[in-house]
Amino acid sequence: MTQLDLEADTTEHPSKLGRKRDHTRDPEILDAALEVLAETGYDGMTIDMVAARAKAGKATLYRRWPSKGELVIDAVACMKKGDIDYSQLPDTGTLRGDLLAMIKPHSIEDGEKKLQIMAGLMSMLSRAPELAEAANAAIVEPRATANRILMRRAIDRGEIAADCDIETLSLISPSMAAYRVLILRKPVDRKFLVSLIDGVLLPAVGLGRPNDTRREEG
Amino acid sequence: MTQLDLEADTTEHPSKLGRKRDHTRDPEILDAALEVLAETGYDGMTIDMVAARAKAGKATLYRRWPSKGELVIDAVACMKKGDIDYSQLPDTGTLRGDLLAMIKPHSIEDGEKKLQIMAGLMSMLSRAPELAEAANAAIVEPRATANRILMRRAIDRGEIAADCDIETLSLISPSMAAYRVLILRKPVDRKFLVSLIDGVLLPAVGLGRPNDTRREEG
DNA sequence: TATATACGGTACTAGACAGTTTCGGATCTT
DNA sequence: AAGATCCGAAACTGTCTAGTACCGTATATA
Repeated sequence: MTQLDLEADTTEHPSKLGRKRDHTRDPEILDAALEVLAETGYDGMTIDMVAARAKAGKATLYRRWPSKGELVIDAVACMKKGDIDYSQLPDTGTLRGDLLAMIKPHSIEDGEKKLQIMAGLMSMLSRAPELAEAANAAIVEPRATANRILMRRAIDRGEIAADCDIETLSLISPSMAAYRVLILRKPVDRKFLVSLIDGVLLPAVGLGRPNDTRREEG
Repeated sequence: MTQLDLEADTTEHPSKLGRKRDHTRDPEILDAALEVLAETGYDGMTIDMVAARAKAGKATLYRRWPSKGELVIDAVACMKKGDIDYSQLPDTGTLRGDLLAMIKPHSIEDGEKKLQIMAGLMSMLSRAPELAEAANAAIVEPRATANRILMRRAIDRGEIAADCDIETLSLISPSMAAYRVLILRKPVDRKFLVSLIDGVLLPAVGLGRPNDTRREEG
C-alpha cells in the first residue's frame, strides 16, 4: 500500500513535484517487449532482456508496470498500430482482384512477425483469457475484417451469391496462415495465399470452379 | 561418461544383474507428462508434477530420460495411439455424408485435448524444430489425411471435379479447429464443424452452392 | 546368500529470474 | 537553491526448479 502510493500518485492526482516521467519511452519499451516476446516467448523473456533492448533500467519498467504480465498485456493491447486501413482497401472491381491486391510483401512480413508474437503468447493465454481476445483482435481479426468487407462488396455488386457464409470464409486465410506459421513453421508466401484464393475461397463462393482457372502461378 | 554407462548398459548389452527396469511404466509416465503438458504448458510443467501424477519417483524419470526436454519429445512422439483408423473411415456414398460421419463426440474431445497439448508445446517449437514436425504428424495431419482420403474417393466416384485442390481443402477443418481452440479459446462443437462443411468445403468442390442447403442445424 | 540395480521418496545443489533497493546524476516545482 | 521524482545501472533478496545424491526397500542374477 505505502509503496504503491508512489506509483498511484501519477494517476490519482497530478503531483507536481520532481522530474516528470518521460512517456515518449513507453512505446519504445513496449516495442522492445514485443520483439523479445516474438523471439523467445513469454516464459523465455526476462525483464532484463526488455530493459536492455530498450536501453532502459529495470526500475524504469517497474515504475510503469507492476509486473511482467501487465507489461506484456499492455504491449499486446498497444500493438494495433500499423495495421490495415479499412478506408484504403483495394477496389479492382472483382473479388479475385481485390483479394490478390491484398497480398503485399509488407503485409506478409508484418503478419508473420505478429504471428510470432502470438506464438510467444500461447503459453500465457490459458492463464490470462482476456489476453486471447486482445491478441486475436490485434493480430488476426483485422485481416478477417478486411476479407469480410471485400466479400460484402462482391455481394453488393452481384458478383457472388448473397447467402455465402462470409463469417466463416473470411476467417480461412487468417487461420490457415496462423496454422502454417505457428504449427507447420513454414513461411506464408504469395504462392500459398494464391492457392487459398483460387483453390478454396473463390470456388466456395461460386467463382473459379466453372471457368477453368488452373495453372495459375504466383 | 561413467554415470551414463549405467543407463547405456540396458541398451548396449543385456546386463543381467539387478532388478529389471519396469518398462510397463513408460507409457504411464509419458501419459502423465502429456496431461501436465496440456494443463500447464512446457514451461509451467515440472518434473515433480509429472512424477507425482505418474506416482513415480523423480529418479525413475531421470533414469529413463536424460532431461525434461527429451521426456517431452518422447511423449509427443509416442502420442499417435488412439488415432484415426484409416481402414474404418465412413463410406456413406456421398462426400457430405462421409464428412458428417466423421464428427463424433469422442473425436472432438480427443482433438481438443491434443490441441491443448499443442498449445503447451508452442513455446518449445522454436527451440526444437523437429518437435514441430512430430507434433503436427501426431495431432493435425491424421485428420487432414482422413479428409484427403474421403475427397479422393469422391473424385473417384465422379461426385466432385478431379481438379479440386484437395491438398489445401483437406487442411481447412484441422487448421480452423486449431485456430479456434488455440487462439479464440472457443470450443469446437458440431455446429462449427457442420458450418465448415456446408459453408466452405462442399461449396468449394462444387457441391451445395447450386442446391439451397441453408437452414442446416446441428 | 551376496551383489547389483530398480523402485518411491526426500534432501540437496546450483543457477536463473521476478521484483526491490540503492546509487550517482538529471530534471522538474517551489 | 531545495526537495522531490525521474533516469540508467547494478547489487541484492527470495523463490522456484532442473538435475543429483542418497535412503530404505524390492527384485533380479550368480
